[in-house]
Amino acid sequence: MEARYNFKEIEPKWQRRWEASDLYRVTEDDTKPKFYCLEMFPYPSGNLHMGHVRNYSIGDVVARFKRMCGYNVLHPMGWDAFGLPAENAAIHRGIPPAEWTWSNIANMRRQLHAMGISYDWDREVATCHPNYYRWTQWLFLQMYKHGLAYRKQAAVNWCPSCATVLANEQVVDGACERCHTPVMRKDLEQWFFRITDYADRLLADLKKLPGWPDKVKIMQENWIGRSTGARVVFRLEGSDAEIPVFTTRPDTLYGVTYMVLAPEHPLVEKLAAGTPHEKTVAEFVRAARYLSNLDRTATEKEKEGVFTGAYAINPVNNERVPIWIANYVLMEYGTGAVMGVPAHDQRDFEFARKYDLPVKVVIQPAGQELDGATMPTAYVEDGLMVNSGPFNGTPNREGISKVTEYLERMGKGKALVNYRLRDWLISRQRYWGAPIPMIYCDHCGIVPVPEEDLPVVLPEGVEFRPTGESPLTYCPEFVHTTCPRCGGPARRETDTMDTFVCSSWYFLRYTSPHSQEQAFARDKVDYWMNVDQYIGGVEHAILHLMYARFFTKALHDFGLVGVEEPFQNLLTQGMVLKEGSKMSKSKGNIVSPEEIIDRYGADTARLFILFAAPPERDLEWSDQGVEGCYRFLNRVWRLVAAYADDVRRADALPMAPTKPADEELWRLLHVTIKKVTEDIETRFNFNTAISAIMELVNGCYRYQDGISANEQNLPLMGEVLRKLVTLLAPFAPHIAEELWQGLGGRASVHLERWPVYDPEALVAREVTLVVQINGKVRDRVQVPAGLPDQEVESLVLKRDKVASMLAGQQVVKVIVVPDKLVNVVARRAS
RNA sequence: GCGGCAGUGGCGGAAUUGGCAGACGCGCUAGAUUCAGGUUCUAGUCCUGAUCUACAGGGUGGGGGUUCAAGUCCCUUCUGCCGCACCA
Repeated sequence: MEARYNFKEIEPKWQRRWEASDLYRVTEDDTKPKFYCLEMFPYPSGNLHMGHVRNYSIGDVVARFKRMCGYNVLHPMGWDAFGLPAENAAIHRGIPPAEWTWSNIANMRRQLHAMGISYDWDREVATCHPNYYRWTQWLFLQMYKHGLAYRKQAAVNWCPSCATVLANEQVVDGACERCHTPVMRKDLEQWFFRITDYADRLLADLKKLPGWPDKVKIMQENWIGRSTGARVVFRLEGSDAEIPVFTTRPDTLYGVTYMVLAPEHPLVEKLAAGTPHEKTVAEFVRAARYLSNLDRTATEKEKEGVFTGAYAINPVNNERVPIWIANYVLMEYGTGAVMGVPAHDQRDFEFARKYDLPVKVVIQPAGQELDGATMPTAYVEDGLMVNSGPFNGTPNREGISKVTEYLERMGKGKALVNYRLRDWLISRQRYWGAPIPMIYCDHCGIVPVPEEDLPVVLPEGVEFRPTGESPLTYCPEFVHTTCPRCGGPARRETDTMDTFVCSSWYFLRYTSPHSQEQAFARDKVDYWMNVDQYIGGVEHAILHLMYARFFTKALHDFGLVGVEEPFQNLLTQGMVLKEGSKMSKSKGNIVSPEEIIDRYGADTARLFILFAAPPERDLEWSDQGVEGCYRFLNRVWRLVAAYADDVRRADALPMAPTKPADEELWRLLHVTIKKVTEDIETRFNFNTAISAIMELVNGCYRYQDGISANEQNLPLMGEVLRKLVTLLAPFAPHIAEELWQGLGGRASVHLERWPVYDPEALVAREVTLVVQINGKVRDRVQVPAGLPDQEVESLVLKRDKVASMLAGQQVVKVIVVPDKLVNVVARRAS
């Protein structure tokens, strides 16, 4: 073996050999349990960043570990390759999006190779390849066929800066998530996926995911936002028009003293028409329309409203209630109309006090008399119903269902579950995405592209203009087509799909990536799904993970897949920080993975990023920490190099530990195997697994220093070093492979079985007991392991030191924690 | 405001089931090797005090409690980060 650790030579060498021998290629194999290990595929921005390095290093440890444990491991990689940056490159630098994307992919693929990640590259997919997006389009058609894709005109979020429509989910604090420009509203015909049909199942099935972090499940739960209540139909006074409202508190229906509509509510215009209020109402509506959601919904914003002059009739008591419009009511949620119960809702209360609307108490707490005129806040707790006609005296909790039933009998309402979740808007006025496979014919209307005509290929050489419309609009050879139904002239849909559509099914494509006949082969999906371990950033906790779950459920219902959830276990990794904040160009605190690999090697980079923090936590980048890991690998190298020749020759000799030092080393090895195995398998605590390996290395050096060379047990050392290298293999695969060969290994270390610890070897012959007196450590004593409590007690009490400290005191009791600790509880003798 | 997570040496972090707080690594100090530096090796490194070899006291954001024993459990409070936010 070389005396020096030369990563520059060994890393590329082993990458080439692994590749040449198809070491990581997999096929279905019923003789082994399968394991699908998946990391979120990257957007090909051009270069790997440290977040990628972290994500893929974690995934690679899991994949390699499971492989060594005897699993048939699917570990694929691909590219989430559609998206806006490619178009920006085209606009700003004149590079066609496809060319820009493919060259980025080539570079990042090279970087991933240089990291030595154990992917089955044969299964690589790119969402921008026609062989892939053809099936994205096909899946869109399945959605359409099953009524889950539909088109509607709607007020959509419009980012004036990006000149595009955004999904509700992509609006952050009322601003574009990408450029932070306040979002405006604009009406367009758009395609939607009916994800709301799955709201209840997406919510309920979170319970079937014990392997997901609670944090993510709670975020999804809040996002779906289920609330139960009732739809109550008010009538517009002097008209047949009905105004339905949604309420979670039908028990307070008798306490309604006003009603509020959203400014966009379709009735608003009619209500005030021809009344003295017309002008103020129109002005209020216009102001609200110009305000973005950010301003509309800011908490500090005062609730503001105007009276329309119209009245509604309360269905249960026929009371006239004034109809207002106000900025705090949202058209998108519920029915866009709210009943105002100021006595029992704090927000309504504030609004009523501001505009001098009556406050009518209908829930009375026990032993307390509320007065609507003087109460300082709304009463939102439970109580008995009062002023509520036939329901007087009913506990309000019961009242909820009783009032609802009453409304149902009268035909004036019904029980209803409402969700915050909205349908998924997938249309994008963009070029670089999967074209929506639809055709518009003047005779036949909306006609889906026949499946056999897929893919609808993105034309090349299009023009990019800074308008809100898709560049495809200016591409006549794309737009003009014939109607598949009547053969007449027709136009293609020029919008493309949200890239989240492409990434909602890629994990299925990996199971049969080359299929020309289908999106994925059912038998392969049945073999590989679910993903056993999914790993990625927590920033995808809501959107991507929700959409992928929705797709899986929909495809299940179409009979295309057997599973209802895609990801069995989820690990959300923390961010990589430098100087306490996220690495970014603007802060100038970026550390380039490629430079680190060039300087220290991939093994060092991987080891550091796994060692510096547990995966779920944020990780502070430290150049000195990297040095430390590099030093450690050098230390391992020197250790193995020192013994490699002797160990190879000593192979045949017996290795029974004889001397105490032998036993100690043997025991340390098995303690380490246990620790590393459990840390990887049950906790993903790679940092402590690595520190355990470091301790084993320290132990080997102790052994080497402690015993003269001719007394050292070389067969034992050989066994320890082989196991050490095997334990290191998932973390630092190149150096482990090289050292393995140095120790005489013939096949790849990555084909080795994961070491198993011997429980016998863990048992120490002697243990050090900590002796406490009244909870304070006072002494230590060496005793044989497994000594009975009684003997421990008498032995400890006889110790000089203990006896002297107990002088003049009375022993109250002695607590013995076997092989660990003794606590003598003593009191001053009375 | 609601929900979640976290707070431990100079730093990253460890302590998995209530049982020696600070593993492992970084940094720092001293010494050896080399001797130009670096590398490598050895010893030390939570704080305070001392008769500075294993002696005492204190210590996990603050306060209180349970327990023989608390970083860990309970109550309370402060700070930071993340998510959601007028949801009827």
